[in-house]
Amino acid sequence: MRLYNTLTRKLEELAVHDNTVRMYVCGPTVYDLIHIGNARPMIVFDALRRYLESRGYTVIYVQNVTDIEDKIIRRAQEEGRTPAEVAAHYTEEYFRDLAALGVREPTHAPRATDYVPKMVTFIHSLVASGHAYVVDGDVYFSVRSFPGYGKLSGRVRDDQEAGARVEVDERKRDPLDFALWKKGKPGEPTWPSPWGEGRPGWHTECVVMSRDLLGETIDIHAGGSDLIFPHHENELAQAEAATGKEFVRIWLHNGLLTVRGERMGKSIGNFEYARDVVGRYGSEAVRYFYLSRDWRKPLDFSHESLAEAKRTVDRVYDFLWAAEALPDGGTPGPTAELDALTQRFHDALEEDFTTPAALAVLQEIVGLGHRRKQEGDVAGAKAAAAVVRELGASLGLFQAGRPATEGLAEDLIRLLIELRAELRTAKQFALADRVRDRLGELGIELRDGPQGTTWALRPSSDEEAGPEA
RNA sequence: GGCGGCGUAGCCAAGCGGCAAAGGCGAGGGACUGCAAAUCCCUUAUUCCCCGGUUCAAAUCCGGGCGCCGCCUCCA
Repeated sequence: MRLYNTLTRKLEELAVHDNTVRMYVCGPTVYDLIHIGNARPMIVFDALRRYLESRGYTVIYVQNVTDIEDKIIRRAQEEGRTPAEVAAHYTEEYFRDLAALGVREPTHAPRATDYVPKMVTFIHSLVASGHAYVVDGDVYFSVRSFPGYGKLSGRVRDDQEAGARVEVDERKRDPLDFALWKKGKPGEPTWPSPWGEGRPGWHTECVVMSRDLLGETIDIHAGGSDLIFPHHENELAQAEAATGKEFVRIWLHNGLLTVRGERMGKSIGNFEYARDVVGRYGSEAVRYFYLSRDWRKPLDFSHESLAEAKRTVDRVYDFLWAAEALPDGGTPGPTAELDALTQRFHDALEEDFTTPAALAVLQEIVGLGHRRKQEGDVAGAKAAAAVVRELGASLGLFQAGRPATEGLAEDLIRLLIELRAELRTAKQFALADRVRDRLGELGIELRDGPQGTTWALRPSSDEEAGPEA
């Protein structure tokens, strides 16, 4: 499979030697609920993970939880809680949201606070090797010490007008130097270190966790395109300065979610919480919505688009459930057409994981299935449904069974009672009686009274009498 | 200002040098239906933001415009 590597700006073969893909996807800072834009990398890279697994790879999928960071501290102060409480709360909510989105849990979900000692050791080694320096309890990475700095984001140091929008910290040797360790302020959570009490900077945790759980060189490191600079640039610099080895083989960056062309963001206020959107349209509609657009391109959010995605998903299920409910019939006909479509599906994904093209193929298979069903080719229709199930599974779609009808029964009974009342009004007693008799045969007794009709289950069947353990 | 991306039908969206341009939504016509819904069939871009160029051949490559967006500060 080939994927577009941000570092080289080219499509590159995902070369895996031991059949295991080691991938790391940047996770959330747990200071608030995630919004639907935050969910894009979770869904897209979950789909990639599933697809790789469907192709026979073993995937070790790591996603961190940043549970110590400025925003968490600020939030805690606002709410009068401890940062640890805030982080614990939103971590739990985060995993709740992931589950609601149909995203599988990562193989490992390390917390930054569990890695502080290892980060201290790592930073210490950078100081020892001259890649970092200590200033009054803070530790900075020296970008000048790493000649490759800027290679991921395509930035040359001299191009940068650092300080244009932020005041330059006079203590830094270079404006682009960034904090590896921050000296603790009163009231903030701190950990011990050789440079005094403090806490780690954001850019270090991913490097240390990634190395700890996946090794010095990993296959894929992924995240939103807004993380390319400075976050991933800084990670790369630290990791390669420390080991002298390639940190990441392929960097993947998804496009951002926009609203009327403008980036969805917490600070802009144009966001919707992921759980609200999932609650309204369902997780599969959200997934279909995301996969219907190339993962690298920006995608515009609108309720119309989500509604359309939901309709599309519903119609695929209409076909699946109808085809699967057909009685088994006949021998399956020639599979050439289905085979060709299946091939096209894989071709689309093997070339930069082009999910929109793959979904288009899925639509063609559904159309083919409908046609076969209409022609009376039951086996052909079922074969098409089976392929949709199989290919859908490789992206995390179309695995639901027919919804249970519990709760529907009562509504249907009320509906029949209503219709029967109208029949009685119209003096269509024969039909009205038939409704009552047929319901009676089903164990539902109608009782006409002055206040209208009520009903009761007649405990006649033994399913009700069966002793429950 | 620097770096990167995008511009394909009414809308969404593949295609990235060679079948008069996938797929979905919407719209129109037909089949089916008591009427619908669903489904099926047909139609809906001779053309890919504009202008040049390369080529036997360009939506696809090159140059120049125009428009939109992201990053350069925490951000998926």
